[in-house]
Amino acid sequence: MKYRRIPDETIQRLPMYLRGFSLLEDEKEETVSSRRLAVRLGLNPHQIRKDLSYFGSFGRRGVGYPVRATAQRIRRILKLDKTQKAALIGAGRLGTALVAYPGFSSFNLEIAAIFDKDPQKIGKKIGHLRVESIERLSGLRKRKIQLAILAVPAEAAQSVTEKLVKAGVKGLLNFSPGHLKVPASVKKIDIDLASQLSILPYYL
Amino acid sequence: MKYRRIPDETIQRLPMYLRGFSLLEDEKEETVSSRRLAVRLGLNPHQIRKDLSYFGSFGRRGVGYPVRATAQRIRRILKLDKTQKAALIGAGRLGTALVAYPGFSSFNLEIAAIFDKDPQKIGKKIGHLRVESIERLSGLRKRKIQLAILAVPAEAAQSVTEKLVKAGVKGLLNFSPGHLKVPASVKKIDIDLASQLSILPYYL
DNA sequence: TTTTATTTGTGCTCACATTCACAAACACAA
DNA sequence: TTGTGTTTGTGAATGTGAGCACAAATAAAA
Ligand SMILES: NC(=O)c1ccc[n+]([C@@H]2O[C@H](COP(=O)([O-])OP(=O)(O)OC[C@H]3O[C@@H](n4cnc5c(N)ncnc54)[C@H](O)[C@@H]3O)[C@@H](O)[C@H]2O)c1
Ligand SMILES: NC(=O)c1ccc[n+]([C@@H]2O[C@H](COP(=O)([O-])OP(=O)(O)OC[C@H]3O[C@@H](n4cnc5c(N)ncnc54)[C@H](O)[C@@H]3O)[C@@H](O)[C@H]2O)c1
Repeated sequence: MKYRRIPDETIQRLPMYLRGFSLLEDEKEETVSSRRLAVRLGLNPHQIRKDLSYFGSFGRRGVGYPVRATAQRIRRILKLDKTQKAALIGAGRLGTALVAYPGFSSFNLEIAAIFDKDPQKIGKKIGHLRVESIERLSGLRKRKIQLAILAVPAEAAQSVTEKLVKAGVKGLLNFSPGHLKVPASVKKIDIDLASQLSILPYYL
Repeated sequence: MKYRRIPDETIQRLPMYLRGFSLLEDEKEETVSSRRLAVRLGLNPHQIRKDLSYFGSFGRRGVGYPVRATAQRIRRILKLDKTQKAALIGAGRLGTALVAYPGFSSFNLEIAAIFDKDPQKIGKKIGHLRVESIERLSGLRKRKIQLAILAVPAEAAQSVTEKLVKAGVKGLLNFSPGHLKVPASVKKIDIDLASQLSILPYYL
């Protein structure tokens, strides 16, 4: 395997593959071919093989991919082999829905802190976490939390982001609409739900 | 302007452009250049001009794009010039957060019905809507609702989808993880929040 | 051992989105 | 009217991801 730049698109598909492999792990499958996996995931086998090959040789020709080992290797690549802690900023409607979501744990992701600026909400329990004051964001570095989920109103998003960056956050999942400036050293993913829904009518 | 196939990527950016133009509309701006808009949205002017040019000539050289007219034209393209109704399936944590979200209306999108199968939830009010039984999905066609937001557990997603398709739904925003089979005539957009968050640690 | 059937890994091709470059169109000042 | 400075619209160049084809590797049967 020569060195090749790994496309972002490949990285984005890895969680899908991981979910597939994890499911097969639960089903006690030993191996799976790219073809069978592709059918399950609704994409094509070439893509899966190509994507995985960026990271080396995973499978055995004539056999397929060893389920357990490959799942573990993808976790390793995505740094999901150890639990990753994330902070949630904004204990609003969307935020509380996310905290209650059990689906993150299968990726070894954990929402480990909740922050808000509303005095009414600070101190209240959501799930097994207590909402903390936004003033305490600076403690994130010490608590080794480098990921944050941003679920505050758009007006507050930029200023909160700057506090997060100061607090050492390196990855940001942003739900607020509008453009958010972050330093190049910080990876940001935007999820604009209203925009997504707006696309659908076009295809009617 | 010759006919050219319009890339999906262009369509996906239109809501962003629309949000930009709408904001400028509120600010009573008459015109805006691709450069100024690009700065606001955090992307490059070439892209904006190219994207808009797929749909004809929007602006005036030496001047820029007329804010009001262009906003209206993008709404027209996205079929957002009339209010588009969507049904929400699954009155759970995520679903209720979405119903309460006021941001859809600026795109002329309206959640106009909520369905669930839980008898405990059916009949309850969420916002100004009453949760209906999933059995009543077939009424969607008569009510001219062609869009649906799927916020049910993954196990239920495929069967609910099939009911939606039968009920005449043509666009689907799916929040459940895993692969969903839909006919080619139906446009589906998947939002897998856990996968999105899983990507971040890779870049740490 | 040989043959046949699988299946991976990857160089190559192709398609297509992005970016560039520039002519055409416009405003405005001199 | 002429010149200067903008800005759009678009053909062309560029870059890159997806799809393809096939050799290499493996298993299992003959
Ligand atoms: N609810 C949805 O379904 C939905 C859909 C699409 C987008 N969004 C976006 O997600 C974000 C959150 O939406 P929501 O519906 O949960 O809003 P919300 O108003 O219910 O919650 C926002 C929370 O952020 C807190 N907050 C405000 N300013 C803050 C600050 N400076 N620091 C810390 N906390 C602060 C508020 O106290 C509140 O608890 C918004 O940007 C919204 O546009 C939400
Ligand atoms: N909550 C989150 O933050 C979050 C995050 C990522 C993904 N998701 C996904 O979104 C979906 C919904 O999540 P949630 O947290 O709101 O779940 P939830 O359990 O809170 O709500 C699901 C709702 O769907 C209803 N339902 C179940 N089967 C149904 C059926 N056959 N027909 C109609 N309604 C049915 C249930 O009664 C319930 O009200 C799930 O697929 C989940 O994986 C949610």
